[in-house]
Amino acid sequence: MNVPLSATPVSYGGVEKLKVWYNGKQTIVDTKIKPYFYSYDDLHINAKKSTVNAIALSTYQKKRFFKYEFNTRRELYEQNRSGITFEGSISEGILYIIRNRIDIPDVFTRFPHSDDLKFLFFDVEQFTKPDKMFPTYDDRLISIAYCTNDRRMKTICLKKETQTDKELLEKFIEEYEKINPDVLVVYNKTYDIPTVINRCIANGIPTTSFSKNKTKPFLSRKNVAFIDGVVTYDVYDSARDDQTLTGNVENRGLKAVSDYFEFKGEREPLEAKHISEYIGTQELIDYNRDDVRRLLWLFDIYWPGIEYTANDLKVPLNLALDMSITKLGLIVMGDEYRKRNIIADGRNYDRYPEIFQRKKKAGEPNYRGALVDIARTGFFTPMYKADYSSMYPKIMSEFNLSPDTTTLLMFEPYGDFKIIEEENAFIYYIPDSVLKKTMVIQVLKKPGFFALLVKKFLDERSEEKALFKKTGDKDHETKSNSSKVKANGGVYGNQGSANHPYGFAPIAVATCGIGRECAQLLIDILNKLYPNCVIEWDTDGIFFSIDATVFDKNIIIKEFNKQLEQKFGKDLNLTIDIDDYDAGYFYKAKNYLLKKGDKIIYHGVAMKARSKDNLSKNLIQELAKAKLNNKPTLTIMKKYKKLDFPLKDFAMNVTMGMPLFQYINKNSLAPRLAIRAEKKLGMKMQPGNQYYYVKEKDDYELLELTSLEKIDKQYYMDEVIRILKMFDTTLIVDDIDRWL
DNA sequence: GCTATCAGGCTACCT
DNA sequence: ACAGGTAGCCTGATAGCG
Repeated sequence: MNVPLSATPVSYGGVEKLKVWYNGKQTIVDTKIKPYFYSYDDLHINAKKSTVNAIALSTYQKKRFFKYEFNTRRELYEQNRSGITFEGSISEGILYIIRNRIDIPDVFTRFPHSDDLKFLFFDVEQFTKPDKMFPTYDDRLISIAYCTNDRRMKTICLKKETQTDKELLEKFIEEYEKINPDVLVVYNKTYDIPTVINRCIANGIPTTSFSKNKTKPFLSRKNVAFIDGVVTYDVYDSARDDQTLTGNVENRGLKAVSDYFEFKGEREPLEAKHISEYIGTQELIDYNRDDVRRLLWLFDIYWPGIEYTANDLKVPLNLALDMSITKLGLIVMGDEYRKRNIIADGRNYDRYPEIFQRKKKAGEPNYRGALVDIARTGFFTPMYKADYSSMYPKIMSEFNLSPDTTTLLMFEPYGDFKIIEEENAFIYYIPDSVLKKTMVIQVLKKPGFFALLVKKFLDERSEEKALFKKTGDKDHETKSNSSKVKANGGVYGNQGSANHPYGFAPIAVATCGIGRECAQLLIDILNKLYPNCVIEWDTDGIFFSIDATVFDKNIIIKEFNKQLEQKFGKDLNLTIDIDDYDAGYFYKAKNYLLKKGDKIIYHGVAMKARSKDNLSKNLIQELAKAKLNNKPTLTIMKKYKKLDFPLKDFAMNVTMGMPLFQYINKNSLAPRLAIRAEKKLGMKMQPGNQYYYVKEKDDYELLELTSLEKIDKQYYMDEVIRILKMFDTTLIVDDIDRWL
């Protein structure tokens, strides 16, 4: 790599420095970048003060700023509460790393981890008490499968009768020290690593061996381990963020995702409930090893992207592993602002109070987004989907939207979309149904730097994509994905963010507004070519159904290109793709089924029903299959008449989304179940916890605390009826009384 | 005291 | 801590009824 393994800010001798790990060594670096913020005002605070002349992002005019520098992040933090300072947040916490990276672009390439990275891939199995759903840190480990770069699989496991995992852990640490890994690779870092550490602590085994400098690993409140000199790659993070899996996998678990990528295992994974029965057997070892093979399989798919990002963005690996849209935006846009001597004088929230500080109800949006609706419901065959490729970033680049070209001139009464061309600018009138006003946005004709940047990323994307198609070389695929993310998330994605210092709201408003016009244009073209053909649309994609014999892709694209130029008064590089499906079943906006070959793709919360009980999910899937294959549904209905299913089929689940204190409504299901699980089952309460529960006659109850007799059958029967109605609105409903 | 309706909170989805 | 948009479930408040 051209970058270090990790870098973290440390206060060292009263000065903020960076602790940098590369090639197995630690070094403390003083980059001379002090934590700082800017202000318009001459503040009388304890800091090094200087004046800076720069372009203010809010007006794009030259302005004099005061710059205040502090010895430590803490000192800055204590002074940075006033709301009249700028860019201070980039010096706080871990973002100080990014402050360094923006101000000194090659700060990290001076410390390249040039040695080969040493990986430790592992997966642990743990005993679960017979009456419990999940193990706790009191339960012994029964098997650890692992390997390093040579991929020779090893396993350490307990004999059935052995009640202590002390020896197992000591052996694992011995192996760990031999490997001396740089990167721990796991699937779900909040389980395996904290479990190993906590089991060591429970056994009185020192945990200092895990780090490269004999310091103890630190477990964060979110149960993530920080180990000096070592970074963690949680492959689950990559799978969770992978858009291409949406609609194609049942869940983001190791098995579902590796199956999707055609992993050929030696065996079907063992079900969790059987793990404890197999202690000390070859079955358990094989199962444990197979999971590590699945882990390696997915690692090979996702790792190149991580390492590429680190090198490409010139950031340490630990930052590439923890990249978010916000941070990506800071880096990608920060580079542009630095080159142009621009200071972000406030967040979007501060610079555009008319958009972000309006009186509105909780949860209401700040401005109007995409066009989403459904025109017709039911079964259609065949099915087509026309969609814009990279619609939002392309609008940004094609319409030249950028902080140096785009100005929110004024608001007018809510009216119609229109464009007025002047000598040096286009004026866009964008009606916004959320703001209930028309926003008048001026865009200069001189090239804007963000528009050029997005164009550069999009061009790279299509070049690399074409090269990948031609050569099959995965490096091109990696680069193509990276460019797409930089255009989509890095630049466009942050423009509408209230809290991002570099976001520029008029770009987001204009992009969405023009996007709505583009979607409507395509809807109108399709409905005009094939009357009443459009079924459902969401943002940039439009489903329509017509007879295959009249479908003509070329006619659609020709008409689209013609009308696009007419509407916007210039030649635009906006393109559409058209996909086809055998059939579709459309229920509500964003909720539908698609059939392609023998595969059914489920879309939307009503169809996926992930949080619902198994009997509902099974019923949905059976009806979906029948509907899309034009098969009768009566026999399916009969199966659900008596609700004669085992207890676990009645269990629903909900995830605790935030810490307890943040719940305004403490009576909502998640906090209620969390409180109960802590009280009755001793489960540690934390966000991300999933609770399985059923409906009893009077209330909801945790699965562990109920029995089949207590189930509220009427509740589940109502659910069955709701699903039956979802799939048919006439026949079944008329029949229901007789059927019941 | 019962039922219907509505708003708000929350989670799970989609682009 | 990228954004907005839709759907569905739940609770508690309120209105209408008798």
